[in-house]
Amino acid sequence: MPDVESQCEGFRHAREARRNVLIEDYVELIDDLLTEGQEARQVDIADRLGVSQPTVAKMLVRLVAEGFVTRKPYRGIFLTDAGLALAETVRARHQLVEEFLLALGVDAVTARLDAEGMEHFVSDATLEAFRTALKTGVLRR
Amino acid sequence: MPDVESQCEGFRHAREARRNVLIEDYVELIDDLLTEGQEARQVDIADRLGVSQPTVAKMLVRLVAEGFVTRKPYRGIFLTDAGLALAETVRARHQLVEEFLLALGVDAVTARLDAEGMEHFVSDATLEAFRTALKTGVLRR
DNA sequence: TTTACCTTATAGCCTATTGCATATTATTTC
DNA sequence: GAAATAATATGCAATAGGCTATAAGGTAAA
Ligand SMILES: [Mn+2]
Ligand SMILES: [Mn+2]
Ligand SMILES: [Mn+2]
Ligand SMILES: [Mn+2]
Repeated sequence: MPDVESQCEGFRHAREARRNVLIEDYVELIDDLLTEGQEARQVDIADRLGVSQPTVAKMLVRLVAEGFVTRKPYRGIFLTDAGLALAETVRARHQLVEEFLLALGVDAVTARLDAEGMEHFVSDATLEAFRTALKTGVLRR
Repeated sequence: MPDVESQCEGFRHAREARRNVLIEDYVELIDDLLTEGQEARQVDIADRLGVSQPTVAKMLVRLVAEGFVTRKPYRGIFLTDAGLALAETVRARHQLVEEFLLALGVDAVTARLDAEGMEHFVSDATLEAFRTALKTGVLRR
């Protein structure tokens, strides 16, 4: 077993990351919806996430409070500069994680499912290792 | 963007996995403590997880309710057969994820931190892909 | 055996995430 | 412009996961 401090640090780190999971998923999704259809409404977000509309409404209050989105009443949700920046970072990370799994030989459905969860816990350093492995082609089979 | 059903399934899957994160970490940790020192007390668990003792007490109620642990008053926590089985599965998965990151060239500290979060979202299929990549040595640098 | 220490239990409070049911408000359509 | 439809807001409730402070119960040393 690792020493108490190291292990404790690991658990704290993971708990911290868990607090950002929803924010990251929402912001990425909103950006996708805006890019694809010019609008992101609560009902669409709810459908995509598989939660109820009131659940989305509540989370949007938090996203506004944290400065990631703005809202035009009955006109949908929009990203602030901070929101857009976060969306781009998060999407790039998500895509890289999924691509990496695919390159490893994981089937497409599993890669999609696993990436949706894993992405939030992959650090920049690990992401860089994924990128390198993809680039050098060592994973091709 | 993926179709609504697929994306929704991914988010649901990840939410489901999130509900097991704590259970998995607790059971793995309790097993480690029992193996190493013959006892797992609330205070030790709390120290290792970086949470308070009352927080552990509350979670233990849940772990007992879900059939993973039993308790001897003032004598610590013990694993049921189900708890032991879960612990073994979870530990093997955790170790494999961490080993895989290390083999990819990720530094030890980062590998430890990332693995603590990622492990809970890695499916058996992906785990098998990790195992294969490790075995065939394609990741060695 | 009595005190000191260790461990666990409890009470009370908080934030985060989710749900259901229903009301309200805006937009569209006829 | 009124009715139908779509979208959002709100109230109420539940579960999960944290915390601090304090009480209480066991163990073990003196
Ligand atoms: Mn994502
Ligand atoms: Mn995700
Ligand atoms: Mn673990
Ligand atoms: Mn973990």
